[in-house]
Amino acid sequence: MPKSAQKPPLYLPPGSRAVDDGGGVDPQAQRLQMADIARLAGVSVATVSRALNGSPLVSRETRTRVEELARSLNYAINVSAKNLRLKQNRTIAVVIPYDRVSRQHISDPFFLAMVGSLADALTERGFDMLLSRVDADSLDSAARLYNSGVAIGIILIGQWRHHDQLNQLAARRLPIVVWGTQIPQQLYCTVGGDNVVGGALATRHLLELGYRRIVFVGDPQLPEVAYRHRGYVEALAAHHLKPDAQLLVSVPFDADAAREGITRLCEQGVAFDAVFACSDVLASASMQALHLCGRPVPDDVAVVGYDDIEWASHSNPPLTTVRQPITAAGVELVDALLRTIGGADVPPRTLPVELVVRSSARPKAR
Amino acid sequence: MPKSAQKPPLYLPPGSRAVDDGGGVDPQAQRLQMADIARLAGVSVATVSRALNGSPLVSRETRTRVEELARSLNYAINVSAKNLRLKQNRTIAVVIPYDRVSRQHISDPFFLAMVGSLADALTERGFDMLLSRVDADSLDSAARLYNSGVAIGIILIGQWRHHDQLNQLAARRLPIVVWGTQIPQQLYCTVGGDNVVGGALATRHLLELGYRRIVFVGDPQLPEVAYRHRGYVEALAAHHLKPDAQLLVSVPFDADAAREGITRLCEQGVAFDAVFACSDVLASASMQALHLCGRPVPDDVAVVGYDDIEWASHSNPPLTTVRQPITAAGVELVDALLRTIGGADVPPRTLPVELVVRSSARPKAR
DNA sequence: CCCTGATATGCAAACGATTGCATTGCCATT
DNA sequence: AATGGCAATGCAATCGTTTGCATATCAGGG
Repeated sequence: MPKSAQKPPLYLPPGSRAVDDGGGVDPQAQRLQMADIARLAGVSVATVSRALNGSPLVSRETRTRVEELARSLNYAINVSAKNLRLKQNRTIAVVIPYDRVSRQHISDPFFLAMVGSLADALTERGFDMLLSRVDADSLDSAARLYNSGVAIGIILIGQWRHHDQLNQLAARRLPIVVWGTQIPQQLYCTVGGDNVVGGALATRHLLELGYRRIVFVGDPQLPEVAYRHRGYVEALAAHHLKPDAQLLVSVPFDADAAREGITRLCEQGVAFDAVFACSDVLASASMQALHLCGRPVPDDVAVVGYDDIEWASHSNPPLTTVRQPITAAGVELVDALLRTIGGADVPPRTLPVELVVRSSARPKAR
Repeated sequence: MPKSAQKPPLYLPPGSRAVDDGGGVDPQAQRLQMADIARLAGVSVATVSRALNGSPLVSRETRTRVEELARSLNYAINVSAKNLRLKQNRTIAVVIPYDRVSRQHISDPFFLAMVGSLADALTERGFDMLLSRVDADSLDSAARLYNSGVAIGIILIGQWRHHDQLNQLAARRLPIVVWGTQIPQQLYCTVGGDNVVGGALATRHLLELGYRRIVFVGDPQLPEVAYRHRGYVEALAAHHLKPDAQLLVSVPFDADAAREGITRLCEQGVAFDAVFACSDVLASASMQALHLCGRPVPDDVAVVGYDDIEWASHSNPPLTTVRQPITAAGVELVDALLRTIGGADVPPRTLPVELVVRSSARPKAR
């Protein structure tokens, strides 16, 4: 039985003990500790501690002796003790909210790519990464990770409709950085792609190829999508076009929903010649639906996606899409968080995006 | 500058301090601790501890008073102290080796999906998940995570050619479970899909559709691929066919390599009518290459992949593939690890795979 | 009224590291 | 010879919990 009947755990859940759990096992009677090294080296633990931490207070020979010993015995320091003593720690929590409404969850390739990128950036800097999935409706359970000292800060991927909750967390001085878009009056730091430019790039590209009736696939309720839509509108305006409400397929980040949306559009006989989807997953689903509706991509309909996940280049046809700077994002998020932890007031950061032209959108046939 | 010049850190790397690091900050002067609750509740810390841990030694009223207080003050226990005292901990490390040779790394969609599945399985059981990327050539740096008490066990995704290293780790009594295949004389526990059956399923499917010259894409040096290849050979044998060395495209898990391999095959004029690729990424790359060579899928060449990553169903044409039980895998891996930690000698486990028929392989045209 | 047993609570010792403040040699200076 | 300074080391307190053992309180039985 799932442990949802419990009241929300403030302190560590003592139970949720599955089968034969094992979470509390004392695995090998005793692991090597500093005292052992000290005894063998014939010095005090204080000296061992200093030696291993590179304090200038120990003589060269003592240091090397201790280091040799530690290495040969495969000694590893007890991190709990160290952290307790130093009130310090090198763990960063990466939190991915599971949003029941918008449906995009941890298995979304873009998010997972982001996780990979963050893992790299954190490893690079010598931090550990705690990956955690939380219910988007109770985001402050993420705060537990910080309050209990497990992590020194939180990187949250997926802003969704949770701006207010995030603001509350930030107001409580939780060190947090969010992948998402900048929203007026936000108290937390965001790092995100330039969604307006992204939306405009995609749309302009389609316009320049000669398309005029461009479907927008995505849910403008979500801040990021809203900005992409703004870019879409602006690009249209630059070509003296107005957005047509019929061409808005408002669906969450969910492939099935997109398929249905596109299919319905076809069935209703709405006239369109191109699709701009707010994620590559949506684009992919759209292409499939179009295919089934007898409107081949790119010969009949042009499609542009968003994200440039790895799949985009492997798809058939290879997907023209707006590349989100995933690698840079990982680095920037980590940087921003470390600065936040350091007490700085870090301004939101918008990263450049670029259009990757492949072959899902060709010049429009006459 | 990267911190690679350092000698391998046995104890926690004291430095690698990037810009303004922040790893050692004492963020809010004092966080709430048990003593505070105790003072406010007018009891001793011992009583608070017992109350919060559900000991029967505290009276009902004291317990509720303490719980109320803790909740309203948003108290969260200090995990380092708890872990130190209890020599316990609820963190599991998930390690993804980065293999320079076979090239499949953390951004491989299959691995990331696995990470997602593990995150779910661990969260479900109340464990924390530490995600770590390590250089496959020095796997025992993974042991640090255990030896230092950061994690109570390790789940490793990606067996590769590292059987010996893994055996060594296991010999040192490191609690570890590996996603991969069972190898004779292994000391560690593996959980994996049934690769022989998977390879056979794919191949038999193609044979039954009428294809006879089936290309095998993958590197049989890798244990998992080796078994898939065995299944391939067995299925051929059942149809009284022998594997043709010309039809073996031996490439690591790398899309570019697969593209080149397939392209070369076409250029050399080797006759073939179907492709069995050892991952969906390889299948996707193969389809692309075939497309460029003027051999459309599925009309001219049939393709079957492996893994059934989300992309497979969105591809064009949707990919027929062998589904790895990713969700079950997460659960099984966690289960196996917890039992291993509990001291049990857990036997390797092979999970069933199934063929998912989509449309990248149709009955062969006469 | 004293003793027993049960029930709740508190005291204080761990857990394994770090570090301020001695302490110990030893050499150079007065 | 006494003193001061420096380098290297050790002592012991500390971090925030948990828990064995003592203690306090109270009811009931003799």
